[in-house]
Amino acid sequence: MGRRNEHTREELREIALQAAVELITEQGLAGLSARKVVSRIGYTVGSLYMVFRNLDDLIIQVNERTLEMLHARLAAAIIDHPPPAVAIRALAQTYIDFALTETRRWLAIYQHRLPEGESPPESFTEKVAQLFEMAQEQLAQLCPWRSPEDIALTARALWSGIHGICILGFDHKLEVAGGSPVQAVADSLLEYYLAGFVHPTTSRTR
Amino acid sequence: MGRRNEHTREELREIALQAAVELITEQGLAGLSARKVVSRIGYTVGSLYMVFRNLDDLIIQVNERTLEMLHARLAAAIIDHPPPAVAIRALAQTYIDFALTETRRWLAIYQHRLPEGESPPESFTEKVAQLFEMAQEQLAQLCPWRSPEDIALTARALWSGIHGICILGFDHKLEVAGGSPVQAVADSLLEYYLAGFVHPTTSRTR
DNA sequence: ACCTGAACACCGTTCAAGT
DNA sequence: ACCTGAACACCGTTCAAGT
Repeated sequence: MGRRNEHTREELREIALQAAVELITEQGLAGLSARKVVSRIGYTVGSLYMVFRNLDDLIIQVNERTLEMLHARLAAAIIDHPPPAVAIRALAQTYIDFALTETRRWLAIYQHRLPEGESPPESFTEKVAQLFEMAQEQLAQLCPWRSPEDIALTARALWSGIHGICILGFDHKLEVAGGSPVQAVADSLLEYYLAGFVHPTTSRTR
Repeated sequence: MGRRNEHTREELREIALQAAVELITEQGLAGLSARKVVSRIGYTVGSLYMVFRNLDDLIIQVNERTLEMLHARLAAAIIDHPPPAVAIRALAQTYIDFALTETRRWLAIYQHRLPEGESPPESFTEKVAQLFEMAQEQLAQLCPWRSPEDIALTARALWSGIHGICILGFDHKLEVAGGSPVQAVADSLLEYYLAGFVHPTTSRTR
């Protein structure tokens, strides 16, 4: 047995990743297993460990591809360089649309947890950082007088906010009488937060 | 075999839940298994299914207890009826502290996912709704002139925001040069969002 | 009625053995 | 060198059998 050599290592890696994406898209991260992946590509379990360190490694690589997809969508949403206040809303809207249409792939990014103590590879955190930077650029343009620290904080607050809304919205924890709650809640966050950010009032709220 | 009757059904349920809480506290949700729970209380696997429908049922009951804990902490934080702007910040701070100290129990609430199509029991969603209501009460006091719909939306936006910050913060996705990012990001969200909410400007941000 | 423990259908991971 | 498939140590869930 062995030595079929129908695919190079790189090809094997590629078709395994594609099969994993399909499984996640169809059944969610919980529907993924090493045995299911290899059975889809006509190999046996052992082969998977020739090209991936373990299942976590494979999942992380799938998630990196999802992050790339998301990044491309976000970039496309502001390709025509709208004014920053418009761009920020476009980014938020695109993130929400992505979460709503690519739900299972998007969810997999957050559902997957490494064993305690392990950290994702640099290539993964790199891609996450790139997403934050897109928001930071627009915020910096919107409020050039603010410090980089303030911009960084604001990007993270807004991003976390939109993300939290998508997560709780998916879990149906935002239901409120009538209408799509995710959209309305996100609009509320953006409107009030940006108003406070752009036009700080001298009178405090307490 | 069988018929030991050392515990009533209710006692068995109770010690199983306690063992499950211990396991989650020590090892996280991923470290929980039916066999580990029963081995801690001196029973065998089958017995677990006398008192729980399945593992999901047990986990949901553990999570409901965690929600009760959180509710109690939040209520204690505003027991002396501070002015609403102070109360809102106290609630957010208490939520963050809970996530930071009871990390694994808090995480388990969001990590656990029912099979697609299944919904959590009413008793669970009830408890989540009660948490939102605490925020809504304070926001209504802060801005009595606003519509209940607006208040509901705002409570969800703020709650999701704080929650998103805790989730991304735990995943180390908020790291920024120096200091505890979760705290600073949350402060940013609260300050600007509340400023925009309380003092809406006539000039739009776009 | 209560509880066991074997059975079933799954997991992830490893590795000797075959080509 | 590549790949298999059995083996190991786990899962959740069911249920006949024992007391």
